[in-house]
Amino acid sequence: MIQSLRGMNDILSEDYERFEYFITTASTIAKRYGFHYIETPLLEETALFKRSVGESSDIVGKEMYQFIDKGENDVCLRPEGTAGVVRAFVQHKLDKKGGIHRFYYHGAMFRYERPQKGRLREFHQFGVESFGVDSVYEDALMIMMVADILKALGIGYRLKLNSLGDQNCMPAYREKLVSFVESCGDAICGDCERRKLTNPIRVLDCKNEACQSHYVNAPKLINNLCDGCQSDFDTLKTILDQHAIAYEIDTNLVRGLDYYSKTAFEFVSDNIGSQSAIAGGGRYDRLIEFLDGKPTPAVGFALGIERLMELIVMPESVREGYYLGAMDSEAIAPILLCAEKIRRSDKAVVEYEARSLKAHLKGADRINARYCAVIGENELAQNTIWVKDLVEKTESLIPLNDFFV
RNA sequence: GUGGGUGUAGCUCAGUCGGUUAGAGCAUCAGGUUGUGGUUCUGAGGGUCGUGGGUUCGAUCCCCAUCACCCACCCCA
Repeated sequence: MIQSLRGMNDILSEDYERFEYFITTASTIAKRYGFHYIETPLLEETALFKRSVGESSDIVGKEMYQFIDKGENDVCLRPEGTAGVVRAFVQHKLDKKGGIHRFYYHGAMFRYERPQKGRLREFHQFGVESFGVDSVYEDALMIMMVADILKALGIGYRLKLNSLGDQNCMPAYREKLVSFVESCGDAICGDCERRKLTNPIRVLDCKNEACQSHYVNAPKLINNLCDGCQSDFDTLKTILDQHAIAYEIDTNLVRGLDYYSKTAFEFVSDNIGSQSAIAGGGRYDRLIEFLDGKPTPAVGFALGIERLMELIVMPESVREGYYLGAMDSEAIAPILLCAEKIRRSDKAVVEYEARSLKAHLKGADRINARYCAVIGENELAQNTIWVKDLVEKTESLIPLNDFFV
């Protein structure tokens, strides 16, 4: 038997209902906030992700589905959505056009990781990117949108908030932190040694208790923000307060992708295991110029659909459409004609085997149909169809000529 | 990539200290006298016991490998 690749799942009917419900709900909300759909390719030039996500990150360093295609191009399956959208933004010269551009997208992302609950090799994200808005109100808008989507889906969460600073304060802080870590000497673990070089802020949330004991007095980024970043961060907190969105400041929150600056946020759930981040995002004002565009402020977020799936509270399913069956093999032909008429305006599912009425009622039940319509000997003789409303429990005999005219 | 666990019917799981026809519940299908479901009773079908090797007279059970899933690390959505 040929199986799907490791960490790559099929999404079958029941799950797909949730999936589709999520997409519809999230898309509706994104549109209400003034965002437009954008579709970008699943395959992109590898250089795009190396430049945007950053070579030091794990996702570029070891998790990309990268290969040389038949035209000798170094390509890879997208590991995240932002880079492609920014590439499209620059390629279509929207940076030069100026103004505000707001996009949302959803689709598959690929990361060659060891699969685990809430972590797949092919997974789906819903994301949003906003270009051209410098104001921290747009950062707040992002958070409010995620909160709206999660609320609509009945999902509880905790919101973690941090500011990563900008090019004025971040490099200085980074240096300060690195020298602090170096002052700890050999007392820190191997992971921290590595992080010190790749992503120093990560050392702060090292799980190693010995490391943690050394870090209690480490400098915190939140205390080293420049005036601009500090005032934006304060404004953001005020806006969230005004909109009654609860948050906790997490000074160790670091987005894993290199392009983030200033606002960083993460929505986490305590009900889905260790892969608890259900949405993450932040500001990335430098990314457009990294990708050869005209400097343009930008913010965005992405939601992990699979991680959300089991948390979604679905609306109660309602019976809909028709189930049609024959109790006599001669009745199958008229049943099919009826189905054709119904399908012009409603859903119709036909059973092709002649069966007992009881069997048909069960069949109608199983597919959650509103009506069970049956033709048997009696109906054949009278040229009628017997229809039972499975909700109201009423039944009627309808002349075939009057049925769905 | 590291460490640990699991893999028996469509689903959830028993079981065999290695021995002949591998079980249950749910689901499916069929019946319970003439055509009424989601809530009854009876019966039936359905498994090369993840896959490939090895040990053995004999393996679903023991050993090795492999694949997949689960949990944690790591990373992140």
